[in-house]
Amino acid sequence: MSLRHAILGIVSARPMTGYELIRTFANSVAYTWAAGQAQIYPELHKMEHEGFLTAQAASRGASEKRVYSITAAGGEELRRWVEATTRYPAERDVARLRATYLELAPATSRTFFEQHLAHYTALLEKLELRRLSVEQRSGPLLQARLATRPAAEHAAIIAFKAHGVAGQIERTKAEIAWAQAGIELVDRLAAG
Amino acid sequence: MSLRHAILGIVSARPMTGYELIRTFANSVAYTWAAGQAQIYPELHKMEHEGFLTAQAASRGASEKRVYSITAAGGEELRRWVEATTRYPAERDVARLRATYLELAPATSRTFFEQHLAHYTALLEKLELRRLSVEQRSGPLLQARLATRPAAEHAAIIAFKAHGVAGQIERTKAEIAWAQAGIELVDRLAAG
DNA sequence: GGAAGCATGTAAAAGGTTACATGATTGC
DNA sequence: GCAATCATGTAACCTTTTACATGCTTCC
Repeated sequence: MSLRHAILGIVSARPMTGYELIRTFANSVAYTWAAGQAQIYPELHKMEHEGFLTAQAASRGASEKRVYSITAAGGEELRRWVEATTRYPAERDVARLRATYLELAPATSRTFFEQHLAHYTALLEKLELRRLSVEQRSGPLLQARLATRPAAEHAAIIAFKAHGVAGQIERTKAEIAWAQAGIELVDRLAAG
Repeated sequence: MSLRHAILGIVSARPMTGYELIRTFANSVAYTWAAGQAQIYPELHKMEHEGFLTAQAASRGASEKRVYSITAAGGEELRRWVEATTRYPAERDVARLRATYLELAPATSRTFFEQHLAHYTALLEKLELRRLSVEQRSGPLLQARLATRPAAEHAAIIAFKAHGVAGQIERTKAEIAWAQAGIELVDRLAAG
């Protein structure tokens, strides 16, 4: 149940609407914890109901929008969750499972690794940009977060976020290397 | 929906009972596609109903057990799935999400990385054993699989399975390196 | 006037986890 | 006789995905 903690983490930087939150999930957070709008709106309601968020109605022409802020209880819950022990989820890796049975598909085995390579190459590019934006402290959400915290904490905030992205980058590079080695393997097997 | 393909992959090596399948999921397959018994038994019934598996009742003293075999349609479905394009699932990484907010938990941030290290070190050990067992073609299930396929295919079967495990090992090593760098980071921040 | 983006939701289905529940067999 | 292992299942719940649904606002 980390969706709510991902939400708390974002809203702890600054108050925002559900829509803004959804866009944030589609961008920066997407590489760590993906969530779609069908999950986010109901969760916001639940979290408001449980006292982790408060919503203020803001006018938007004729209609209204709801701006969510984190409450003291919400901040407490986020901290409690960060301090708790990680429960590592069971491994579930479709690509690797398919790769295990690639002898059944000699015609498409090379394509499999080419697509794996393409997928993670594209991801790597986005992650490198993200790393830059964290290290340079550009990115409006990070700036908003820093503005709420004392300057003495800034180094740690940046360091942990950059370290997180760095970990994703290394994992992604491992996938790229695996795909490249896979292509070589397929060619070697084809050569006989 | 890869559970059924994981099942088809295992049963394609040799017929077995649900219980044996569950044990296989708890061991070798666990690192690629985890599944518990509450998922497996109902899925077996569904797959039998849909014609991907057939069950023969075998006696077991007073009671009976059901031995599942893969059908032609099941083999075809497995091949079709291996040939199909991978749909990469959305990223969802609890540990990395927590790491992002570690500035909120200065007291436990070192422990977080220590546990990450311990978790992946233990996993690495199991994966290294698994790699050995694949490369040496020990492991009764792999031997059963090889026995069903012509000798000319054996090299490819072993190569793809070993390559899969090698990929998991590299990913795991990346996590270990990340945890070690995290510990150093925490110590550096604490030293000021 | 129309397109892009802002904004908020729901319903149904699929997939996965946790806990409960039962009984036979094998080996000590 | 008892413990471990073999063997099979169900129920409730939680999480996630896919698809549907609606309407306002801003900019061109």
